[in-house]
Amino acid sequence: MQAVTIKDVAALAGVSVGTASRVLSGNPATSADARERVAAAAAQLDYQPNAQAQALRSARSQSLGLLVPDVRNPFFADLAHAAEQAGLSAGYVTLLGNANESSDQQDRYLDTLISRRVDGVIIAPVGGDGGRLRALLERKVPTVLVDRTVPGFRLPSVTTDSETGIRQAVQHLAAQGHTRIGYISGPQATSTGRDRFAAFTQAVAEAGLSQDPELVYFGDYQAASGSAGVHALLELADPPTALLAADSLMAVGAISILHRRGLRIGTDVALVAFDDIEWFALLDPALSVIAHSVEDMGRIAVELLLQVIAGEEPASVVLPSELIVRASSSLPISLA
Amino acid sequence: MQAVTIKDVAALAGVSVGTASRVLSGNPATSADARERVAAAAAQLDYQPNAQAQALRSARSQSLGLLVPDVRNPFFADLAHAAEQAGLSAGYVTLLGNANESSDQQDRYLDTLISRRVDGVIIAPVGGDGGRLRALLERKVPTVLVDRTVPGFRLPSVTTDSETGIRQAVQHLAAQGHTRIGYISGPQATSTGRDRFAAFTQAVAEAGLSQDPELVYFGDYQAASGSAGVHALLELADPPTALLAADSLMAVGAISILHRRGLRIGTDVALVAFDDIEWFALLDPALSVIAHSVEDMGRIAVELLLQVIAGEEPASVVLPSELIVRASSSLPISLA
DNA sequence: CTGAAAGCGCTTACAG
DNA sequence: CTGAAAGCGCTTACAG
Repeated sequence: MQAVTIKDVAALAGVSVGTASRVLSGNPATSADARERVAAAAAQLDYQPNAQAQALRSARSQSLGLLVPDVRNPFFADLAHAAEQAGLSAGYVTLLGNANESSDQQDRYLDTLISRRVDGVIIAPVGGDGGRLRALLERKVPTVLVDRTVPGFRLPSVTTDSETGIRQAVQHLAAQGHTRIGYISGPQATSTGRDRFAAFTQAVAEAGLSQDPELVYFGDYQAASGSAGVHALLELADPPTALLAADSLMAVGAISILHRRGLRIGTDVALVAFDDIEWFALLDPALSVIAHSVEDMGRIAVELLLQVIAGEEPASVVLPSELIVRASSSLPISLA
Repeated sequence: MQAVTIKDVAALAGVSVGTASRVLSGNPATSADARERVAAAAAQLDYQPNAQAQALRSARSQSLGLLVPDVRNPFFADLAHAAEQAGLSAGYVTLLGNANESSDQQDRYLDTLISRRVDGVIIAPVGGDGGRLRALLERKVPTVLVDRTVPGFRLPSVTTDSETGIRQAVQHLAAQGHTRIGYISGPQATSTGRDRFAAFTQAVAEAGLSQDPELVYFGDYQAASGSAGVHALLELADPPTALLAADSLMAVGAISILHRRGLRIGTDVALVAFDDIEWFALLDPALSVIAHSVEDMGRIAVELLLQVIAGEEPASVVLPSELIVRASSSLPISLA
């Protein structure tokens, strides 16, 4: 409407629209004179190109979609931050979508991203089947999975090798004398839920600890399920002396209920959480964690996506995880 | 290119592109027969309209821009979540921009939002002058300020009445016997930094407590400055016995350094933080906070923005704040 | 109720 | 190096 268009810039500079476009896009086939006058006109009018028109014409939107299960989860907030910064420095704007832990909302966002014609999508998928993920692939939209994978979708991914950290945690707890470790698992509909559960099962077996299936509670990566898990595990006839929570939100729920029950973490019960959140080090006692680098994950996901956009077929990346021992798990059980 | 367009849908349905468009947009001037055939064709082809073409033609992008200082700050992550959900239910997609506490990056994002022709912008501004905010207004882009205002910009806003909560906190601390309260302030370049500082100054005077200017440390709302603030305040010849931090991240920095110095929060020194973060209740001792509703803030900001988009001139909204006393500040100083 | 046509703001071969 | 023109995928008066 009253917005400044390239036509206004061209008119003020006294050149054709085509020439104005060439100057503005840095096309070398321009004269010094044209460059100067167009630049001056654009500056004078404070011209901002219509990104929609550019995208429609050039079939490139210079935007990426990032779909996370929950932005309020600090892990995904950090992931969003890392990916957004990496995208920005490559000239891409990031459209952040929040599935809000709902497959339906994820599917709606996927359709939105298709409609917006984003140049690529990074997704930490919610739900067991891919849902509308398939529509993305049918349209050959460059896509990279992050944190989680989905069976049946052969896509580049950036994930964490949860196994190493979990084995370290189990061995560490065994060394403190714990024989019954309660495990608050992620949902088995997610790859991380399955992988971490399998790693826990195997580590417990290797360490010769109790494989009592009652020691496993299946949560949903939300705080409330961490509370419920602690509740259930402590009600067992033979309750665990140590707890391992498969993500930070469930650990938060666990801590909350342990406090309410008057149990001292690190003394009455040991606790280790997957995900290294800044705040965990501030708790009293400080929380032992299985750390993995969310900054690397976000940055590398963007790198892989840019490679896919460039027509390459990058290999998936698996990042390491590592136990960080703090006071919540460092007391031998005999002293507890 | 190989994407399905409305032309394909029209061809398959055996109608003109115009009729297909009318059916797809719910225009009542269509026959039952046309509606049926176009709907079937669209479903069969899994047609997703090109949002760029729609926006270019209709001058409405059905997208909102949300610019926050830092997504990793839980307050703004929650704000983003609330605004995004509210926008979504009104049919808008939210483009989340992260200024990363930099005016320059904020300005770049503002230009991007202009280029993308978002239908409106919600911004928690970084920096003292508006920067490119003025460009937004010159283009008459509907804009709402959230959390913070900027002098000289008459825009609808949703902010917190920090004064009530801060006065409650100061009175509460005075009632426990504290006479020297250390204040870790937000930057004076932000409206919240100024408002909260002014509220603190006044409350301290009203309560008859020490107005020693050395008791105020000016931070930048980041964790590191909270640490630095505690450090500076405790090095005073006559150090404070209670601390009030003007946001959650500075409180986190404060807690970290208090732990490192071996000081017991709530016993050796009282601590109250502005912003009610879920985690604060889990600390041991639980942290007293000045709470305000970030959900309301995000939701109302979207409501106001939709009103501005509709051509109305909504009044600004000021939300309440309130002290929540927990263990970190509940011990009388005589017992400490 | 429907089709043909113009046009949103750009970019990009095509001549010259 | 430059201009004129076509066209990206839609929507919307305009006739009929």
